[in-house]
Amino acid sequence: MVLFGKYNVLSLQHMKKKVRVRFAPSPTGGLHLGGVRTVLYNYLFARQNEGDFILRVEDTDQTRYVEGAEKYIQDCLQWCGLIPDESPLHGGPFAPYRQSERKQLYRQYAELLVLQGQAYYAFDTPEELDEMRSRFKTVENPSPQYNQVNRIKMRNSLTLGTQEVQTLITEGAPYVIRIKMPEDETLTFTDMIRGEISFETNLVDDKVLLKADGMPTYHLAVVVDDYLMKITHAFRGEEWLPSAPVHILLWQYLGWKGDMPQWAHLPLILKPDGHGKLSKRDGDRLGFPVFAMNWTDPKTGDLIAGFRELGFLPEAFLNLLAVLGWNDGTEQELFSKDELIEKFSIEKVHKGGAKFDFEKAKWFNHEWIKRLPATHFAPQVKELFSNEGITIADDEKFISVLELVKERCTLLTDFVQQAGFFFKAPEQFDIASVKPKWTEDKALFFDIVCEKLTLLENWTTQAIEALFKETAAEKNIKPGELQLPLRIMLVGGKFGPPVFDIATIIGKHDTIERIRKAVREIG
RNA sequence: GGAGCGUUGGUCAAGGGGUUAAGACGCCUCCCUUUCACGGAGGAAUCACGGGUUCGAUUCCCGUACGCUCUACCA
Repeated sequence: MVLFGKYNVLSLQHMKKKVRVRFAPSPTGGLHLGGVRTVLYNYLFARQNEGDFILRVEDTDQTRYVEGAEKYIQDCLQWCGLIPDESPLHGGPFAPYRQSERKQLYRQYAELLVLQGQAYYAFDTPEELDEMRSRFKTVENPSPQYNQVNRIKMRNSLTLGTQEVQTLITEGAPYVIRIKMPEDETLTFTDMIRGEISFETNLVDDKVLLKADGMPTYHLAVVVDDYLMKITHAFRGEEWLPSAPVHILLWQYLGWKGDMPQWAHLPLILKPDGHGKLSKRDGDRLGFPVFAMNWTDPKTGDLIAGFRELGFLPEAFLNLLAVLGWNDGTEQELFSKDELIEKFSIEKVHKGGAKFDFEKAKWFNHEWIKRLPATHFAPQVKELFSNEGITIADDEKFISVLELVKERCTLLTDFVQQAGFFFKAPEQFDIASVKPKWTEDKALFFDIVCEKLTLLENWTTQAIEALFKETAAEKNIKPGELQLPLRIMLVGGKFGPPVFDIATIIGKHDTIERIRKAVREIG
């Protein structure tokens, strides 16, 4: 099995390395909204401070390693524009980044802590731990911890004789190294968002630092790596707050207190219905994506939808994420990446979690489609078109059509319906909307219109409209009753820009052909 | 159960001892438009509860309730 390592993904050229932040997405597959937002806030902070930005993908749990997750995360962040395309994946000043290659490093520090009496060996098997938990379990205390009270009842280097410990180790008995939480101390630290936070050490348990397989837990790895990689700021999700005292203590024990990064614990993104952290399952259940890009779980084959494939613009995606839990104090809601770099401040990030609202997310996308020039997203729309079997021969026409219809498109995928008929005649007509009011007179009207159009030399919106209305007057039919049928003949349904504009763009030949075909079908 | 963190309309939120408590999404009505949108005008809807401090509390303090996270040899 390949170990999923840590990577120094980017070093921006302009950076002066005053500040170094790091982000560690979970490698268990996918990259959810909260993850991207954490990277975004890290990124903005780093850019503001001309700092370095280390992206580390961690996995200390080999059983959860997912093939392809590394590449996927890189792709997502590239799509979002948070890492440059040419960013090096390996190398950098803090190599090695692969966890397996750093294995001895972590052990060395764990052993040091044991030597200093701040950690200890524990030989308890998983079964013994289970047994302890069920033995001490009461109604008041449903989850007994391996802590100051219970550790004296367990098999560890605190309760066993030195000789016995030595024997067990030389015999190869599996063991872990646990931190020894001190008694009656108050651990305090300052969070950039929440201010001062404190914990009583008596209430924190003796977390495992080094696992029986020799790999570190997150607690050890994050402290050792942040120190060695000279991280100055660490932003992570609020779910890490309860384990912060362990990390603070480790920084102290290892003698690195002065180099400890500044912390910011970000609020969680919550489910729109009910409560709780937004999870990947919620996407399916509620009908919206929770990942940046499509993710196929290689183990189960399940596809989890992404914002990109659904038709979101990276600009909109970043924007909506940025303001979900942050606001600059003004009424502004639309921010470009550059504006965010200018205006973002970690202190103004909210303390409380925010429920995700997909309707608002779509609104952001709509706004970005409207404000960006069509050239910006034309390539992706073109791809969408070719998937639908529509090929674009004339790029200039394509761009102007996209420009014409973009205000009607909330998602990039909407362009297929809103603009497809400019390039390909509709295969089906919404006949039901025409038929009830269809008459012989109307059929005749369209025949005459076609004949007149054939002779029309000046193919402009005004000329077509004038011809259409004159003919209607001659036949004594209200133009209003004819416009909807004409629209349906040309586009297939009740949508699209003004109908005479459409006729102008699709041209004389196609206009006449579509009308004739539709008249035949209706009649 | 314990610990930590949180709580302004349905949602995102501004504000912060005296305000008609911004704005946005969504919803509703109207205008524009003989399609759908865009745009414009308007509407309904909010400071979790109880105490204190204060002339005055949505704002400060304390409780309570509720919610969330953690409580793994996962991160």
